[in-house]
Amino acid sequence: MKEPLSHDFYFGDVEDVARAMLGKQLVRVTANGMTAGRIVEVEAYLSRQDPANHGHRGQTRRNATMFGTGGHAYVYSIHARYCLNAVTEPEGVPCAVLIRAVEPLEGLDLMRERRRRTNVLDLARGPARLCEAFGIDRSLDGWDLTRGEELWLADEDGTTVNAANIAVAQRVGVSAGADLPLRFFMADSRFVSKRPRQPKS
DNA sequence: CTACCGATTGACT
DNA sequence: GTCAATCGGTAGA
Repeated sequence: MKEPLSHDFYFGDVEDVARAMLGKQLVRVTANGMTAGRIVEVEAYLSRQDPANHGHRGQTRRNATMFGTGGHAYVYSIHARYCLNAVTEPEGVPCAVLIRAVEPLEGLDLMRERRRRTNVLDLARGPARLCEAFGIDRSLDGWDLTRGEELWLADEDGTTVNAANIAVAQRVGVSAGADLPLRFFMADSRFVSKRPRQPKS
C-alpha cells in the first residue's frame, strides 16, 4: 500500500520539509489508472521575505492556497503549463515546496500517453512535465494531500535517503532571490531536471 | 478593457 | 549551446 503522509509531515520548517520530501513517492490515481514516481528534486519557497515566492506581495486569488494550512496541493499555471507544490506550515504563512522532478516508477505507459513521449527521461523531469505525466491541472489546486485519494505523497517502503546524497543548489528560473540555495536534489539521480555546472572530468 | 510577463518547454544551431 | 511559443494572472488605464 501507499499510505499518505500525515498532516504533521507538512508542518515543519519549509526547508526541512523540502529535504524530507526527497525519496518520497508522488501518487496519482484517476479513472485511467495509477501513476507513481520517486521525488528526486524540489525547491523551497519561503514566506513573505522570499522575493521569488508568489505570496511575497500578499494574497491573491491565484496564490490563496499557499496561505492555507499545510498538506494541501498548490497548483499554479505558468507559460501555459502547470506546476505542483506541497503547502507547508500552518494557515497564514505562504510557504510551499515545488516538486521539480520525479523518477517514474509505476504507470509508465499512462505517462507516455499523456506526454506523447516514450523516453523515460522525458516523462517527469521538470515541474510542468511531471504535471502533464501525472494528469495534474488547476482543478487539483487546494486538494488535501493527506486523504490518500486522487493525489498524495507516500513513504516508499523501506527506503531511507542518506543526507549525504542530497545536493543543494540555486533555484531554477527565478529572477528575484536567485542566489538563495533552496533547491534540493538527489545527487546521484539521472532524473533531476538541471544540474549545476559540472567540473571537467 | 489592454498590456505585460513568468517557479517552462521543446525545437533548433 | 540558443530562442520563441504559450496563456492565465495581475496591474493599471
